[in-house]
Amino acid sequence: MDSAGRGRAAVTLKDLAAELGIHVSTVSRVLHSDTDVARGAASKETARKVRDLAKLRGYSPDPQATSLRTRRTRAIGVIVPRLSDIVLATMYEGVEEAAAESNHSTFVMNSHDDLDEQRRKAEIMLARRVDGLILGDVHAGSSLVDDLVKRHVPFVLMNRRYPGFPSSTCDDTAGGRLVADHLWSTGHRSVAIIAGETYASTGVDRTAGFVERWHELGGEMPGDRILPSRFDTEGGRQAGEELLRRAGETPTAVFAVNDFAAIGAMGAFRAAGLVVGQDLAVVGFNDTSLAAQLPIPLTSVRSPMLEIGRSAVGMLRRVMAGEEVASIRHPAELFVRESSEAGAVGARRGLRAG
Amino acid sequence: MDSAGRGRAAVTLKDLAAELGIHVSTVSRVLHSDTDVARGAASKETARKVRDLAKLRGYSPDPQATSLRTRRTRAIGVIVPRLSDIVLATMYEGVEEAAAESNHSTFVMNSHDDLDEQRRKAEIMLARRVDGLILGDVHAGSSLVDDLVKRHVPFVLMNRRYPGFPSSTCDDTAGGRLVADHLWSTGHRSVAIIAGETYASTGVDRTAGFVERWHELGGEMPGDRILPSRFDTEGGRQAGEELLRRAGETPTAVFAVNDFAAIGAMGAFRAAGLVVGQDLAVVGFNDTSLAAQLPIPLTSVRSPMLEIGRSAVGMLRRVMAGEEVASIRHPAELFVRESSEAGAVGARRGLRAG
DNA sequence: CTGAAAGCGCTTACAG
DNA sequence: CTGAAAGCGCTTACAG
Repeated sequence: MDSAGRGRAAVTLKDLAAELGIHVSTVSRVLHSDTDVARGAASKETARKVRDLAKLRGYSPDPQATSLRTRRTRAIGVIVPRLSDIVLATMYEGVEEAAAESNHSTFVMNSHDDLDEQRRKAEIMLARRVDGLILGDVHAGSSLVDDLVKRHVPFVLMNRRYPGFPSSTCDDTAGGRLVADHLWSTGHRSVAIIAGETYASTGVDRTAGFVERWHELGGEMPGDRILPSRFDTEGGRQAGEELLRRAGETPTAVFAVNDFAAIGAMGAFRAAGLVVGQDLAVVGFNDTSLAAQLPIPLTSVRSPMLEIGRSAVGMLRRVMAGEEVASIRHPAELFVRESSEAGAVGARRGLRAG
Repeated sequence: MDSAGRGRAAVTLKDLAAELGIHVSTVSRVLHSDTDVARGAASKETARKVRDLAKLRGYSPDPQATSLRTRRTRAIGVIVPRLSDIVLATMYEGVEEAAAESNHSTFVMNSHDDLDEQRRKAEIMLARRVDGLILGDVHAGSSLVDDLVKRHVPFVLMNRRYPGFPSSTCDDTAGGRLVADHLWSTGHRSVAIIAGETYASTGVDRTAGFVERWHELGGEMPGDRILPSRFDTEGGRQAGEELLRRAGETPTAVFAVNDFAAIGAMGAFRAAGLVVGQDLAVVGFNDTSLAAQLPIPLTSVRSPMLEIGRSAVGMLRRVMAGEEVASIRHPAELFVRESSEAGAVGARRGLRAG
């Protein structure tokens, strides 16, 4: 802990100037010259004295005063559906890290995936005069992004994409294709998808990627095998139950577009007496820390969540600098585990036995 | 979206004053008088005109300028071990809600439970001139809290307590006692505890509460049955494996001081061929959203995480106002589920059969 | 009831 | 190389 003496009043430029008997503008200039020599700002000796004293007194510039002058706050606003979703929390960790590295602070707020709340939280951020916004919760067809553009607010999208705006996401389409390849090659032909919320590009793209590849492989994917769902465990359980309730052949494999939904579905299947990994394959998405540690380890597609958050910051900095930036889709990787290891043969046998 | 015109420059008091042909101080006074009549600030009519125009132009005061004058930022700093821990993320949701209600903004940072990082993050928050700090990651014996007191920084503790400083926590001791009662009354006599990190009061108190009550009931609790652990699934799995590896009688029940550790332990037990809920009872803590939805639903002690976060803000506001505040321990509640339903008789039978 | 001034802490041309 | 001034947007006694 520095001797920053923050008790009542922090050290100011004026304090330093008075103690050295020089003008505050000189102190300011020195502290802003990056070169050691302080070229143009002050004599070498003055510069040294200023820096030494600043350090000794634990000087740290008042960010409010600086902002008022420079009209920039070095603060970034981040809006996510909910931080209690580990996926978004991890992306935010990446945001925090990268923002700190470029000396930016971050405000985060939860929008609970509600359109009104998204707007409300964005307004709060803008009232705080953040320099830019990272939106992790964009909905398909939302008009918020257009309004932000009209108001010249610098922003980027994270986690979910929206055509026409820069975003940092996982390559969800490719991830969906990986799952299709895996299930097809292990012999499955009858599959279902727990597809997530229809307003989220993550679920939509993962589903589309799967279906696209499945068709290329010659598979069939009837529309009623694609179930929209909430993204949490409860949503996965409901979709899993719905799947079992339906007439007709039970699928031998289920692809849930995120790990939490997959876990909920596993619960539903188990409650119905099915053994996941034997009677039925289940695959999730994101490869959260839980997946590998579950009682029945879950096959999942890893999305580089930290990296997605980090890149979002990098992109936002360029947008704030007035540059055009292209969207990034981070590569996805499949991790096969026990929940889908038996393959369709085992699954069929299991179903007959059950 | 208001007509807040944020494009390049936001509307200022000066703009409003100019348009109305009055002085900015009058505008400021009106906008600060809470009563409709603006008693003392301006005539009724002037007040009305000011307010109407402010609304029309979407005026929102510049927080940096306000802070510079008032020397308060209305910003709160929150430090947590990691937001990807759903427990802390949920507490933070409570913090965000309560802070927004009192018109405060919040910065959050992850310290990864590292002492240096805690200090570093606290310094960043203070350099940002937050009005107060909420620490969700205090370590037993940490000197950081003392340093903050010396520097007159208003702060409160959340999640973990530290004797002598105000904290908003779950009544972890009582929670531990609930688990002891439950396991004892279902016939268990041989139990083990996966106790979490020794620097965290949560794990320590939950363990102490359990042991205290266990002794009251006449139970025995050898020291080697208490295993420190990390708080995540991986830590729970390691502790679970360690437990099985040991010589001597395997316990019929295991209390893990948080849900994630419990899930990891369940994985280890299952890998060893044990069926949780039949061969062995497992109990967790926090009752995160996952617990009830797991393939084998997990018995857990519910801690009111949102409320813990909300109270932390209320306490901090009072500390910032110079009041003395007492710590709050929020009541805990036990939810019994399949993971511990069979009781010791079932557990013993299961063990013999296996 | 309203105006005018001072000042929060900083930055940045502009002189000299 | 260094000083002096202006001003970012606001609040708050102080006059009148």
